[in-house]
Amino acid sequence: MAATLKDIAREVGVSVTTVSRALAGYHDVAAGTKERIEETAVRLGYSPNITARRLQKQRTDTLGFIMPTFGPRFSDPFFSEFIAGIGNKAADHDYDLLVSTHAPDSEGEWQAYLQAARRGWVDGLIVVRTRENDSRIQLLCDHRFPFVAFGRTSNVCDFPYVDEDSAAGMQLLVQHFIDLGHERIGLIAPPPGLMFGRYRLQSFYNTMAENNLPVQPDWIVTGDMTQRGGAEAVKALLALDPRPTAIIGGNDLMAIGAINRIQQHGFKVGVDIAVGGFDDIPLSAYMTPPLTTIHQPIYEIGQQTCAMLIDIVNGRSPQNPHTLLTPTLIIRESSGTAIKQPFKEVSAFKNNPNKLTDRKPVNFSNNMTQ
Amino acid sequence: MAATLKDIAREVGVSVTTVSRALAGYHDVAAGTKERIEETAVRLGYSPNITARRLQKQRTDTLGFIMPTFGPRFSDPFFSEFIAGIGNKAADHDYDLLVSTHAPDSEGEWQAYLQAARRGWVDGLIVVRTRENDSRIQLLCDHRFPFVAFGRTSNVCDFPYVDEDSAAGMQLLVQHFIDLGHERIGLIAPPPGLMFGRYRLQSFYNTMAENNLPVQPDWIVTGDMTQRGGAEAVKALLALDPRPTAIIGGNDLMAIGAINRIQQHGFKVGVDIAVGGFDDIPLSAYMTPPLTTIHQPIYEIGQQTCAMLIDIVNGRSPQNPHTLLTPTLIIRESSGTAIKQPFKEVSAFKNNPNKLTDRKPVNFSNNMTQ
DNA sequence: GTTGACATCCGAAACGTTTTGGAATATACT
DNA sequence: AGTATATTCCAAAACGTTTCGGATGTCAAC
Repeated sequence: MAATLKDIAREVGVSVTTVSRALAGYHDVAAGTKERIEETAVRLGYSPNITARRLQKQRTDTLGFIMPTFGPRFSDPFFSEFIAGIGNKAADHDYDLLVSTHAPDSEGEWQAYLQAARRGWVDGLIVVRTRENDSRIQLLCDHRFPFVAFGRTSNVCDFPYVDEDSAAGMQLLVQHFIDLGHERIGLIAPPPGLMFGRYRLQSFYNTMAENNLPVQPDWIVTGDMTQRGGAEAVKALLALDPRPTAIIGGNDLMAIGAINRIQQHGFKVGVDIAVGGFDDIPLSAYMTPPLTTIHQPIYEIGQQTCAMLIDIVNGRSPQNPHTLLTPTLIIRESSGTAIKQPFKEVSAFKNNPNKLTDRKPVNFSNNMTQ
Repeated sequence: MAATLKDIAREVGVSVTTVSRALAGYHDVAAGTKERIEETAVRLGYSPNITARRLQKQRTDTLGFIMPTFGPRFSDPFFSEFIAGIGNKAADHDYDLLVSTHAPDSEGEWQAYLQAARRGWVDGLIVVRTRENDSRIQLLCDHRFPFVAFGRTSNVCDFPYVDEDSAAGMQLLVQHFIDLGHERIGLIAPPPGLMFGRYRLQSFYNTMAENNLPVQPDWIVTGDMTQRGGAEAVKALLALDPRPTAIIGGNDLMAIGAINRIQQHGFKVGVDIAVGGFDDIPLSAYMTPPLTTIHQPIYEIGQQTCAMLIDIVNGRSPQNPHTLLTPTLIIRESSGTAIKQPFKEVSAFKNNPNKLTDRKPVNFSNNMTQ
């Protein structure tokens, strides 16, 4: 149906080679012939067969993204923004984006990575929501398959990644609450196994310790990253006596769920109980009260991840294969104002972002690495 | 690097043809040879080169989805859920999903559709957010390229689609408010040009008219489908005198933005002003107050759209190429309770869902069709 | 001993492109 | 006239798969 090089060649009266080279812009074809070829090409509505080209060039010009979808009713604003980021960057460089959806840690997901690692499906892969001792990353490392991760992991192999400094973010948030006078701070932690959850949890402990504040085990509950999970998890926190005066959601979705439940219990968020989130999804600014949170530039992270991957599949080594982005604290009303004591002057440390960028990675104790 | 049929053939001592046929399960290869071939295949870690297979079979086994992304900070929960729906269904049928991101109505978007229509890139396309007189759909129709749309359009050509009966949804919502005693109802309409926005707007007018309620032009404002847009747009509504007693957001995101702004003005949503949304995104249940809205089963719509497309690219004609889904009203607290007059008994009409399913398409006046 | 049926295998073409390594012709320089 | 140099073109191979149309051999039936 569609016109091929052969069609043009027959029409113009030259060889397929010449047509190919004319269209590719080589300089060994006469101006006149080139013109006739080009004219015929548009007249016949020629467009190259990408599959044939791929077979010949032995590369797909396609990047893969295996999306971890949790359950059928899956709706996480993170993903639409992230896909927009990688998709646009990929398009800039004439790459296609192949998206595959699988439940995390499922058989199907594993098969998808296996297939990808055997080559020929995509040129490179983007991995998100890294897990502790991530078998996907191990597989790709073992096969030396090109990929870039959004997030680090505890695996030993060295690989390129873009990540947000979750520990620094959590420190900003916890310190913010402490500076406001809070001493009993609850945390709705991301599920164990998720790497960024580990950083956030550990940094929560660290920051409390740095401020000489004890942490009751009861103050830490786990949620499943959805607003529903946040609403469920916060119940245990509200039942405590004494109750935490501030609650941090492991992500914005859980914080929003928590706010909902807290308000249902008749408390005023930002007055009776302070709440903070993590991610700064666009909706967080439109909650009542607006949510204090840690900003993550998801779109840019998607772009950087994709750009790095494109470098790698083209054999260029990326300028910064271990990119760590410094998060910023967005203070809104949900964290309220100072309690029990006058509002303290923010410390010099908090006002110096470099201090935060340069901070060494949190050193996990061995029993946590298991 | 990766093993090919030729490698196996050389190893086993048979022809490429035999290897191919053995692996494909043909019955004209001896049991013994087949066994040796299979053993060698796994030993060499053979996996077929998809590109070569595609070239030979002249089909890509890939479906395309060109995602209309609005601006860099793009985050719409609709898309992650929709992609999960089509992605999972596609995977069930061994199809890949190629995702491309482009700003709606941009040059890049048009190029992407052009490229797709010329064949060879993907076997079929999924089109969302249909527009009035949609040039994308016209293009695909003209080229007889296989596609399924989520949403209808005003184009003359006949094409397969899945859509939600937005008009029925809006009627449910408006009637709900009217039954509660509201007479001045404001609407934050989706931007003109979006097809579902047109249905919703028209149905708003129709339902008001059916109830003999006048509509002031001031009561209709337009928003850009984001929470930000909703917050902006509602300002004009709040400045009105007399103010509308109920406000409907053209989608949940705008309704949430509106709620935020309304509360900032010191009004109590669900008491001073009733608010309704459209879509029932997961977050809507966790607003304060929870949002009354029209449920759209996005995930299922994605699945149905994809299933229909797979039928089509395989030459099967889908059982119901014009699927219209009946929406349901989810009543939550944001719409409040009856005002000014006792809560009326719900009419027989409202209680009979079939009545709604069977309702004829709204008849647009000609001057609107332009 | 011919015939036909069956089981098992394979050569070659095809899908549409790119690229290698010249070939043919014309032009310029000694 | 002979040699070098450009210019313009192309045949053929290659990428890895599937499939068409036999080819070969074996065995039973006539």
